[in-house]
Amino acid sequence: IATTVAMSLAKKLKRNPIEIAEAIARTIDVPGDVVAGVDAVKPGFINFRLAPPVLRATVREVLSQGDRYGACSDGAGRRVQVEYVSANPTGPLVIVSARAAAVGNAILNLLDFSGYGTEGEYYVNDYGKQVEALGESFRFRLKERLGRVESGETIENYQYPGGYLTALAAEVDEHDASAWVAPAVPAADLGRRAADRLLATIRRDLGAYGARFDAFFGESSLHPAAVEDAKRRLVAGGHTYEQDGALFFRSTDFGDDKDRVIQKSDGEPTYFLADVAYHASKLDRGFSRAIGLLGPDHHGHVPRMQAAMAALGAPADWLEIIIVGWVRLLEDGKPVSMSKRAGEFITMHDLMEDVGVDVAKYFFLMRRANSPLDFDLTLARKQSDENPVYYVQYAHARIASVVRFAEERGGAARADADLAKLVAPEERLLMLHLLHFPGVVAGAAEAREPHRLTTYAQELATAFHQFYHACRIVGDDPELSAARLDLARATRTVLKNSLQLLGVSAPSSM
RNA sequence: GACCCCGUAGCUCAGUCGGAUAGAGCAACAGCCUUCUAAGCUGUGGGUCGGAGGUUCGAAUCCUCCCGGGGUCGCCA
Repeated sequence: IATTVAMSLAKKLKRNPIEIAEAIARTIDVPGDVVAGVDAVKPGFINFRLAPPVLRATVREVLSQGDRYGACSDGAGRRVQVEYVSANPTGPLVIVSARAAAVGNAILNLLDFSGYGTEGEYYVNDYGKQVEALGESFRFRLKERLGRVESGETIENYQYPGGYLTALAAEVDEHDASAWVAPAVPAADLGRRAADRLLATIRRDLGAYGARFDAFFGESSLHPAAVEDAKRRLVAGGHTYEQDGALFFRSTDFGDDKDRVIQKSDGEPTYFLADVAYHASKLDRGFSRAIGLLGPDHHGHVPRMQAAMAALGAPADWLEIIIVGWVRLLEDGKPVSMSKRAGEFITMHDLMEDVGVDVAKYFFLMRRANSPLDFDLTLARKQSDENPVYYVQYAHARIASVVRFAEERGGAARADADLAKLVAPEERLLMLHLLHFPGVVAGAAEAREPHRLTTYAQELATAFHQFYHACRIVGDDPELSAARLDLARATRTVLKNSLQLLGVSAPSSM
């Protein structure tokens, strides 16, 4: 632990910073079981060297707290909602949703671990024109299935040409299909049927991916009452005006760069107003914070949404938006075509089958969420040392193996090992990493930056591998073996906790 | 044109509410398995932190301008 006070004071005191540091270091009185020494160093730092008992206590603490080590009660039970993925149910989930799912879920885990009451939610856009468009596309596929396509009509005339609707149509029995293609059946009805099925697939994939959702909130449930109510609240607050027959929300009063239409001149509410109603419901549901993950094409929506929440009386910073950056898939160093033409995009499901859930999540969580990401499929497929996931998982498996080996020799269970035996530099460094874990978790939770955990996990794995290489764990000296085994088990616990927060499995063998 | 994100080693990226010699993985090269998992470890080379100013005792980090890449700007969703 270091402090820079001496350098900050240098100007005020008109003295050389190193002199100040030395003076402080000489005077300062610290408990010897916590701080082994205080040193004034080069430009003017004052360093406090941790005493070995602190590190030993860390190992004990990890072992006694187990899967709760690193948890804290900062959140004090406050309820926080994380809304993520929320992709329209007009097709299967694609790669950027897989990224959002990994990030959102990890944030949920981090907040949970930090003592918040968390809720994961998926906002389902099951209302409006896109549902009708989906219905029309679906109707065409049903006609195809029945051999009743009119001449000159092709899928190119429709908005959703993906092959998944063909597959859906194939699942419908012939009797229903005949009934549904009739022009009298509203496109919206067909769209809802297709959306329901697609949503079921989405939910299944998210489940397999390990992303937690406590609620699926349908936009349709907001119409018309909640949407009307949102409008009333904005009008009552004096935040609206009429122009050209449309109703505008004066979002510029709250920092937006232009005012936004909430009701079109034909009387219909805009998508934005429905979104306001949705967020109002989050406010009404009593969340102390609402965190929302949005795709990079939606970052323009942030100011108007923030403005709306301010107009509705939400506390400042109540709504936090995290922009999840683009994902570009690379194969053999070249970008994979992501065109939406039928069959050409790679789905989240494809990705899970291709590289596995652990690898996919880990790759997404290695980078900070808002930066564009190149996902190297060729690297992700490799089950080798080139793939960073395995580096961390391997450390965990290695410890499990050593512990098994020790148990077979009958010398594993030792709660009273003399940790004072742990004096090697590699042992000390490893214990320091264990000590840092709770701080890393708290920082990652507060900043909503799960990628800090992948960095940490890799550093911890490195510290363990170095320790493993330098120090024989199960050896001739039973006291030393017991101490090192405890250190190894504590490391295993922290690796496991890290991986669990990331939503990645911690294998016992590889 | 306005606004947002990004620019750090050959590649992919950490580090960014100012602090010590800017780190990791991969790639390259050289070593380490009769002993607990070599998916590991050790070492070497590799940097105008996009550029220029400014603030500061101190700048990859803060401010201004510029350059380059991506994105968004609808009474669509």
